[in-house]
Amino acid sequence: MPQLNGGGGDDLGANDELISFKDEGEQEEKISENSSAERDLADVKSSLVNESETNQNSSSDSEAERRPPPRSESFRDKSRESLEEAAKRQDGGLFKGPPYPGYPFIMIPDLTSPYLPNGSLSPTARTLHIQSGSTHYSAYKTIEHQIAIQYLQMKWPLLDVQAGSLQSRQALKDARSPSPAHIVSNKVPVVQHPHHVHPLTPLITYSNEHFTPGNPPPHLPADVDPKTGIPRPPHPPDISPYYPLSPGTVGQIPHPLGWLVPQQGQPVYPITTGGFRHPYPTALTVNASMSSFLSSRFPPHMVPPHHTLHTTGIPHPAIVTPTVKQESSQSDVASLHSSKHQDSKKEEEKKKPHIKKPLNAFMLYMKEMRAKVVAECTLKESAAINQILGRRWHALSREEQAKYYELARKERQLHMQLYPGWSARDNYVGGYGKKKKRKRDKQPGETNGEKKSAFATYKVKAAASVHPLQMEAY
DNA sequence: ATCCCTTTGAAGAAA
DNA sequence: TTTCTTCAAAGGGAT
Repeated sequence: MPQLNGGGGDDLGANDELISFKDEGEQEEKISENSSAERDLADVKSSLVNESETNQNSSSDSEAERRPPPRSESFRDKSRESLEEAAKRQDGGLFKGPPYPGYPFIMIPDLTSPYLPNGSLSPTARTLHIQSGSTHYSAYKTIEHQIAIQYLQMKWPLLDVQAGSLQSRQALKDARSPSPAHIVSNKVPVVQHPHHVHPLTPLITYSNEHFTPGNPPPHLPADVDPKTGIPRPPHPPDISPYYPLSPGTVGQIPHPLGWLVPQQGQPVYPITTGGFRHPYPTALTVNASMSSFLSSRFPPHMVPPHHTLHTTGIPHPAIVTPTVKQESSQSDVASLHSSKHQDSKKEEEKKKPHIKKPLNAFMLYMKEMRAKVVAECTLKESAAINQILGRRWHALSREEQAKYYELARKERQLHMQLYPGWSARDNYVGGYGKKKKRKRDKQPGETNGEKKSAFATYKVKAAASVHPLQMEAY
């Protein structure tokens, strides 16, 4: 298991996700809140290396009782738990908001998602039914719909939010998109951003790097991405650019569509080549028939070449197709220089495009928070940044983590819809067992000397690069 | 130019 | 069923 296996042994595999929800993070948060910067600095120094040590004994008994079953069940229980907890905090009014206010729609799609295990309703959906019933769902849906519209109009004033122009509504209806935008699409079918932003863009984390709308919405705080130079909001140490509220306040003052906020403009599945990036295709594709919907979303090898791009000309972000540009230029210059190289290139072009894995919860979190962490410390090395992010991840509240788990789950569902035949194994270079590159051959829970040394280096760097006053954030 | 490092989580293969 | 491996993102550093 990827998790640090400092202990536990028997429940390691079963609780990989559980660890994220252990009380350790909360405790650490409390500790960090009350400790001095120097203490935090020292703590970080040690904890960066020995984080797993604190994981083992920190779980309370009650926590242990709630330990979810292995694997996929773990999150469900956690989600259910979060829902239940949220429900307890809420009155019995008609409308009960989602457990994580900043992520208001996450439960709805499950009600219709066909990609749940065993074809049954997801636990979260079941929970929603149990707790509120269909009536509640309708009200919920309506309210969220209104919020979504208002938010979209506020967030993207240039958006063409119209009703009744969704030709593929019916088709999309069957697409069972888990996206909240899908809900919005019921009455706001056309959400076409002038910059080719897919209507479901909100579902994906966007990056200014990959997708740079001419100017960010004026209401967006301004800060400057050190790398792209693109304005980026200045944030307090613990306030996410996407989630205006600090984690501690998330459960109190929800962002209407917090999870819909484009996350620094970076798609979850960025395309490293070509000028266009396509956000995750979803059922919200508008102004397109289902056929074009499919052709625009499925890998080029599954559709005619000229259909590899959506009508917007934006390929799917999860597909890395360096051949797109070549294909486009093939008719002119390249054709004049026919050669064996061309043939070989064509063969390469015909190769199956590289469909990237859907991002997991932590990856989504990293994409969102990396820039902030980088901005807060002088450290630039990703390895060290990731250590900090990993620590922050553990420090997140359950609700916060659940938000990312849910988002990741939706990403996987969407990925499954888009690439039914895709397997993670497809991306294995040389197949399983044949390492693409020498990776860690450490035993679980321990590091080899070389790695440990490097790790220590990062540890020191990370600790030294973080301003003492910012240590609380870590 | 390529790989390594580092994080967590998901998926798949091997044991 | 459990354990192990790979990949996903990111980018500075090492080779």
